[in-house]
Amino acid sequence: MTDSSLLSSFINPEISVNSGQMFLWQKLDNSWYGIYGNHVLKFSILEQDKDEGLKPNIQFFSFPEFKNWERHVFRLDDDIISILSGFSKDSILSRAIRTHPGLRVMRQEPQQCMISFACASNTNIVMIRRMLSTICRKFGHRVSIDGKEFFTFPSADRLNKLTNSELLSCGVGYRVKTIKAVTQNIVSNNVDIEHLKRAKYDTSKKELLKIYGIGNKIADCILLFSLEKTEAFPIDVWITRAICLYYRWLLEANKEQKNCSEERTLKMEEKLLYRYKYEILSEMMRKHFGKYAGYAQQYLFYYIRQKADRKW
DNA sequence: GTACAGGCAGTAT
DNA sequence: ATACTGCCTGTA
Repeated sequence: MTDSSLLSSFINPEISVNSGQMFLWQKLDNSWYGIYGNHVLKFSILEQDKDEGLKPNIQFFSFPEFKNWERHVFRLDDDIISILSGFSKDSILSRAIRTHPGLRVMRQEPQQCMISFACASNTNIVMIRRMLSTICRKFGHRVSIDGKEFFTFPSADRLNKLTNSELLSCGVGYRVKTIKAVTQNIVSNNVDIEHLKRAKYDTSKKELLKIYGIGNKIADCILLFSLEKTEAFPIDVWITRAICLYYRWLLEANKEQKNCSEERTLKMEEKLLYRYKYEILSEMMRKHFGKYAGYAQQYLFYYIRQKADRKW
């Protein structure tokens, strides 16, 4: 299969982008544009008349040139068919996959990813997008494509040199401390991205947790989206809700649970679960879903948000 | 005005 | 170990 036909069969960019994993992508005039560090990426899906009917023709573009970026960013090196069929015994997940075919985990530029999730605590997707696009507009490079204006993501070095009030003007609030901690760690080589990619999940996670403002959830997002840890399973309030609704039996099977047996309201259950140690829940889910648990997490997240009728 | 939104660190028990 | 609290900012 060619990359292009793989893409059209298995990737629905709208779902991936809307799942909140890609903050700086947008659709303009039937093309998708995204910021990957200092690159602007673009792809367009054109319906093309062929002998045997309509066959989608996908075109990719990047500036500055980033050869075969789609293979890297859409993780075409992953065998998506075998990953998804590995989940077939799980009925909830199978339903989530059936309802939202085309959701994929996408690779992000690591520095951008770390800084993006440094902005992600105690806020929502709309706000995160606003913070990040303001940071780009103020401190990134302007690129003009198709008569449209884009701004690249500033380097850690550039961000590290900004004053606190310059960062505050992007609406990041108290997260300025976390952003600075991240850029500081990157600039001083205290955090070595290539090392974090090579190292095992536990090792890399421990490294990330040393950074001020980076806790369990944010570390797992960074590991999953930019450090090649497909087993990372970030747990936020939505995933907690999903575990509570669909995977309580796992907890009971794990025998750790003594509080959840009686009748309780959903809210009370969530609070109980929330108190659960993050590591216990996360490890339980990683064991259940295996090496590609992160894919499962994305489907579950999108599924439950969709059911809750959240708009983006 | 109040509650809440994809968490985290600091402090007190 | 576990519970509680404050935090920037914007929206409903």
